[in-house]
Amino acid sequence: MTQTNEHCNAAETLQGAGLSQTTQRMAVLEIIIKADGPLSAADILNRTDPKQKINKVTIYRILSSFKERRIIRELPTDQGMNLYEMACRHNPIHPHFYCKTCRIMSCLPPLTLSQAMDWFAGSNAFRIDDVHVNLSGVCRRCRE
Amino acid sequence: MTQTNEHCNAAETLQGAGLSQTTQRMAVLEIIIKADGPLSAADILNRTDPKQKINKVTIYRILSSFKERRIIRELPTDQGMNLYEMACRHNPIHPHFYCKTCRIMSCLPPLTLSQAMDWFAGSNAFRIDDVHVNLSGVCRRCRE
DNA sequence: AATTGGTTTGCAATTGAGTTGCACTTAATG
DNA sequence: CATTAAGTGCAACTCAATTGCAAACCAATT
Repeated sequence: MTQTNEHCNAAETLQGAGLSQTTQRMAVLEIIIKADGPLSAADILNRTDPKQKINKVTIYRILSSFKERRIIRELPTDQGMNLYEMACRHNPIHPHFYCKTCRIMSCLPPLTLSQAMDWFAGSNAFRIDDVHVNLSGVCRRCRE
Repeated sequence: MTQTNEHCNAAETLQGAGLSQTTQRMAVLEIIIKADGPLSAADILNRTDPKQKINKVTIYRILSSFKERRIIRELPTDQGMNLYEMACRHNPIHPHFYCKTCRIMSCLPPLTLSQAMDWFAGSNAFRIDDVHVNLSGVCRRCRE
């Protein structure tokens, strides 16, 4: 499964989120929109125009503001880094598969967990070693 | 939901995994067994006997060998660190809830994802901001 | 056009989780 | 006990991510 973000427009997305259209924000957002899977901050840096290299701090700050405004989703890995993907209406929440060897994270169909597990049990596309399901937010005690 | 590891025995677990029963491995495993939720490496270090502080490198190496032998599961967070929980038969794979404010990860009932979402929609125990589902292992291309 | 003030960016330095190399110590076995 | 491989501690290091601060940019006035 590849991401289906072709419909997302960088300029409109920024405007809709109330963010000004700076060169750097546009560049980062377009890289994420064009990606065929979740990217790390380093991946994004590598894909920026070499003639106008964006500082890595700027990339982290842009990712942070995009995440805050729910333009993108942040996907933690057990390799000590986060990956990012579009969170637009064309790309609903879905499971991912992370290959420990090539370190590429691929998107899976937006099935329920049980459906996904059944599907995988019947396929031999991947060897599944770990399953992580994590919800995050604020617990009742912290909301009071 | 609290972990139900009371039935796990540290010495037996190590023996079953073919690991020798060193003081440090026993201490780390007992801390994880007694925990009421996933712990970070730092959490474990803090809970070791102050009179026999275990080196942090040792803790990382122990966690790594436990993970490799599937004694524990590793749970990535978006805070740049991993948490660990027992992977024994008394503690099957289940979803987690991570509170971004108090930074405590709690275990949820081992429902399917869709059941869990329905359950949460009807409760007001947590405010859910993010849902992550991640499978990891080795993809077909890397297996060849 | 120049001024102002807030936002954004770049750079250098820092933090903190996790790792590595190597010497020392310990546990399992004979 | 004695041997030896396995395990541990310490110091130094790696690398993703963050912080502080100064410079650059941008929009909206005078």
